Amino acid sequence: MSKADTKQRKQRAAIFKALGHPARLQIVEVLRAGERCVCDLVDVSEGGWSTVSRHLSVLKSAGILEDEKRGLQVYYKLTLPCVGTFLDCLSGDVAPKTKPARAKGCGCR
Amino acid sequence: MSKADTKQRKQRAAIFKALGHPARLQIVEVLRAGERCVCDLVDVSEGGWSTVSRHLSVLKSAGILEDEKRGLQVYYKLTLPCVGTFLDCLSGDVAPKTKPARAKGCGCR
DNA sequence: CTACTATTTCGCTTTATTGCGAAATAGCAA
DNA sequence: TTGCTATTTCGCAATAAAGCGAAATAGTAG
Repeated sequence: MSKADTKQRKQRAAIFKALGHPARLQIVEVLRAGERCVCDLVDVSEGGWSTVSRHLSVLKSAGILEDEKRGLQVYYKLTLPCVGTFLDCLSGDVAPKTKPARAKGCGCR
Repeated sequence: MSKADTKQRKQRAAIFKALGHPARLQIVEVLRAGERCVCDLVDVSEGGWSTVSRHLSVLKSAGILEDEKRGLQVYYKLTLPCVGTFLDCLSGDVAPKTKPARAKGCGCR
């Protein structure tokens, strides 16, 4: 296991860690539909401005989001298409509430 | 946003959180090749037995791994195929060190 | 039963993460 | 300039996660 592997693993772990919080996951879900300004995300989320802003910076520094300032507002958007795919994949992998799940398959193997 | 959504999001966040640690990510990478007993994983990992065991229990309770006892040993294996797919997908999405990455595409959109 | 091996659980200290309000910053308008 | 809006940063208290050794548990062998 080279040092490069270790570094890459750390970088990837940061991606997962960033997604490992319900509020941030929700933000990502919203952004799948397209970019949003921070104000929109604050409306959707539970916490206040400072909290949402911090979540966004975590997601951004993990490389999951990108921001762009336009006038007074800052817009965020997803940069890792894989994330959306993975979420869809989980919907097939993780049981739909009561059934054995594996039944439908997620087409992602 | 229903309460069910919130619950599902929390569950998924737990999956991400579990993967959000280099040692656990490494364990998952090893298990992609097939099941392994704890002793093998301890060899591969940095920490001691108790640390590895705790990591395994985190991954298991997130639903990422499954364990099975055989004789004196406990074997763990991956239960979420999506995870492997996602890791491959990231290899395409996240820059191969110096290039703009998006160039090759990961075929996972 | 006793001894031994593989693994987990417990208790603890150290180190992150979270969420919040207050203050700082940046762009726009008057 | 002054003031207003959108957003980020700071400092702090509360909570959670990490790593470790010691003790507990479970299965096997003798």
